[in-house]
Amino acid sequence: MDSLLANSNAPLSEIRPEGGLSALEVGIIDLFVGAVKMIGIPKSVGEIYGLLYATATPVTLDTIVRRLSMSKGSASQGLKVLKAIGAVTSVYVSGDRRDHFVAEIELKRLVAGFMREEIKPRLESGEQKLSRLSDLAAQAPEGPEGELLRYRVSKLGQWSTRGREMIPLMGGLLE
Amino acid sequence: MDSLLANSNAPLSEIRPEGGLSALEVGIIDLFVGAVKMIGIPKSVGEIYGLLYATATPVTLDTIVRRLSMSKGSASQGLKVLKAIGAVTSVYVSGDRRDHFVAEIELKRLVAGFMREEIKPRLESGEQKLSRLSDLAAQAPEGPEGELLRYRVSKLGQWSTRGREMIPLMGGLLE
DNA sequence: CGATTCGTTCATTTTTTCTTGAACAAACTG
DNA sequence: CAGTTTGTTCAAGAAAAAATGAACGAATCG
Repeated sequence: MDSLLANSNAPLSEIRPEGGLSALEVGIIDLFVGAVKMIGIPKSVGEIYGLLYATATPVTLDTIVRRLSMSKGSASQGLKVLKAIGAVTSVYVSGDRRDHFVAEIELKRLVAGFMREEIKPRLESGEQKLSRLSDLAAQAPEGPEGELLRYRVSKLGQWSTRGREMIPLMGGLLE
Repeated sequence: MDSLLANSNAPLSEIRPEGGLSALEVGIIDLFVGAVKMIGIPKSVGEIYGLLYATATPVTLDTIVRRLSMSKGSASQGLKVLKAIGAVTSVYVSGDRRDHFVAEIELKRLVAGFMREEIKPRLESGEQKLSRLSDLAAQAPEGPEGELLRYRVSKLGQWSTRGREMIPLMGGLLE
């Protein structure tokens, strides 16, 4: 992130004539980088979203590459993730065959997309594992240890249910 | 994890000299490993919690090391994290000066501890960054671009507020 | 006391994850 | 069409995160 800092009073050597970012842009991008790291998404994805969030006009892939000094591969990959979540949309710009991207800025949609793409699949895999555990627990031997295991596995089922119930409620709170 | 699989049909109450884990234990541990990875916590931490969750009696550090085939350093470090979150408690066992640990199994407390230790600090750091951004945005030049930036930075403030409001509500839902 | 056990710390190694860049295919262009 | 632009993929390299284990201090024991 430091490498992208562009400051109008900085020594000449630190000024980036091409694709330099203002302090405000850097700050916004930095905020999103922190946010995506928190939810286990690569920082390049946060950088891309941050740039789009801070830009008034639709942005092309090569602009992302240039302004963020990032490889074309990372930019393409990052956009793929963001598109899947629904955090960016591509818009048509007449007279230019390149894709142009804009940031989705409705929090509710961002959260919904993240839930659908990143959380739901893992939750489902966990539930599958859990159902296999229930079978194993049922076969566990008699006695206090077996009872404890059966009880705790059933408890896990409750947790899973609670978690599942919470997701739609969160959506409601973000209206 | 495969390497830990052992004698799946042995009675669970029987003491396992080699520290092998039953299929059920392995399954429970695997489930927690998946869960902690999802929230960005090292898998060794999930293994430890899973072992404690599946064990009826208080467990010592060296038992963790032996049964999970994990280094003493990792076990100590993992327990530190779990204690901070409040996911494990140490209990006194008479006639043994070693620490003994048990798993906290109330979901609400686990979530509260995780929020307090892992989420809250990052949220606060984000809010600090955001307040600095507000200043920068205020100084941004006149014109449509400046207006957009001001609007979007203020929007971020709304997101932050929403997020903050949701945390206590989640606690309520987990009663 | 010295010896021993227990648990922590932290420099190093290992593993995992992310980024890069070159090769490629698809879609345009003249 | 041949050449160009645009964007994707994926093997390999770079970076980040986690695990290890040796060194250490503190507590307990004989």
